[in-house]
Amino acid sequence: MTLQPNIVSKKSRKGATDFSCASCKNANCLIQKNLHNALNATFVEQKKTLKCKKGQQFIIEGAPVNGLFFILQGTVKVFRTGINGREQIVRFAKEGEIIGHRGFGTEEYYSIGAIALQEVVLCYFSKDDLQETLLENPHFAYDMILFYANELNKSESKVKSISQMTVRERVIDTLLYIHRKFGNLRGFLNLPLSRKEYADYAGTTEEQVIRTFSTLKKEGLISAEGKKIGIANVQDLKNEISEHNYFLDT
Amino acid sequence: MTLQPNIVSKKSRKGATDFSCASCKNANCLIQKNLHNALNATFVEQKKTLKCKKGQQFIIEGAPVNGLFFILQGTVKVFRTGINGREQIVRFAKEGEIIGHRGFGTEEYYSIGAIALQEVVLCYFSKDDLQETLLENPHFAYDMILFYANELNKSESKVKSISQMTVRERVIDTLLYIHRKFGNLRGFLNLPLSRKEYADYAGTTEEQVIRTFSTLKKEGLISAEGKKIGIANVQDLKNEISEHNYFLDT
DNA sequence: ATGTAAACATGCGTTATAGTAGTTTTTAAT
DNA sequence: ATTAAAAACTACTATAACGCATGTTTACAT
Repeated sequence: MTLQPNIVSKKSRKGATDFSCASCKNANCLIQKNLHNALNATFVEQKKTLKCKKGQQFIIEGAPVNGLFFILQGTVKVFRTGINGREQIVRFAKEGEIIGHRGFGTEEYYSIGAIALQEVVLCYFSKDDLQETLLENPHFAYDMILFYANELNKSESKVKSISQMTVRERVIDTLLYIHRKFGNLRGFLNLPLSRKEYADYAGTTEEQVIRTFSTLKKEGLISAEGKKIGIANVQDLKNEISEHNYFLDT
Repeated sequence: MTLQPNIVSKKSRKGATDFSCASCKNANCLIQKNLHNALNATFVEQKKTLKCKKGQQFIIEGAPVNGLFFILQGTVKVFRTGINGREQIVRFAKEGEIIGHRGFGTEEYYSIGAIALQEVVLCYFSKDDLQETLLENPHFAYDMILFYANELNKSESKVKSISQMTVRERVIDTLLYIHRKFGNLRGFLNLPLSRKEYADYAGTTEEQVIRTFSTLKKEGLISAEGKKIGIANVQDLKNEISEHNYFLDT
């Protein structure tokens, strides 16, 4: 069974916040990008908007796939559960991004779980509506292909990272990933994560992340006050892992 | 620079083997599947057919992406090069499968290399032809989306494997993967690989694979005469890693 | 303000994995 | 069939990463 978080509105209601695609600010959203592009008007009106509180899980591993989420606001962690309940965080997602696309089509059940890291607003499209629209809109479908190709590339790059990097390098890689994706706020990474979450993303243990942070602090490469992590000099960190990224854009 | 293996024919030539899509036997090929489906006839006639000898590299990491390959015959290993030239084998591919799709669209350069493991025949489609056809054929595009979603799922599953499994488990997982994909021939896995290649796929070292094989042999779980590896009882091996595959189809 | 749980931190013993070196076997070429 | 090269194997050593125990700090609810 899938959780059903609070449904805010099928369409935007009078007086309530406007969640319609037409007024959406997320320029990187694939729906938004294809709105002008003859995207069926009734399709975007079919969407449901949901709110999740911090910590709420809105996709459960193993539950039947019935649709796909787009993040309107907030951040989300996407993970797979391994042996002994050990989490492998697949990625951290922010506004405009798609969640649940892994199981699209072929898979009957979600292969990932998703939890809101902050208060999150989600746009939900049913599988059937989406399929119909994709078959009517080759441009939209093509955009989806590019999106998937990119995701696949990143995922396979991560296989190599986890396989070949040391723990220290993986932790640094994770710090740079968060910095790249969520940026800074007043000198600190703009996404508060626990050491455990860093570990689950980097494929190591909490203690190991703590140890590495301590070392990096002593070396002056980062500053850390609890969950507030500051990167002193991004280039210094990049240098440590540059040898692993021969063919990456950065 | 991309290697240019021997171009056999733009179209099939009189007297030569017929490599046309119309007579292709690969039912799992996405092109083949969509042939009936209004797939532009000139598109499939544009394809080039190439032959590669065993050991020949036909995609080089970092070379500009100019198109996409489909395997007509033979097997291929797809890999990324890491630090110290250490290889991470992304997958082993056989007839009907797509190679080079990771870099499609977004990426300017191939992020993977590909080497023929046996004599291989490839069908080559240019990026431009493919893009045009995808935009004209939503069904084909939709098939591609499903294909990518599936690949992504497998890749992210592998991130978890490498991150959470022990070396022994990863080696067993690799053996089962080869068995699943290439089957048996006279009691042995129908794809001869070196210990080094097993290691590069499993994310470990050659010695570690050798040690693990030795142990598995003593335990009667596999038989190994050089490159000929036989799995005594598939279920016994599956049992060892079953706990890691809660939400997988098998 | 106070108590309680969660998160963070550190030291230390243990284990899994990797690296080195030297030997044997297999493969493939002449 | 002979030989050279590559691959497979084994034992030993080194080390990175992990798990555990224990203490400290921080966050948050009452």
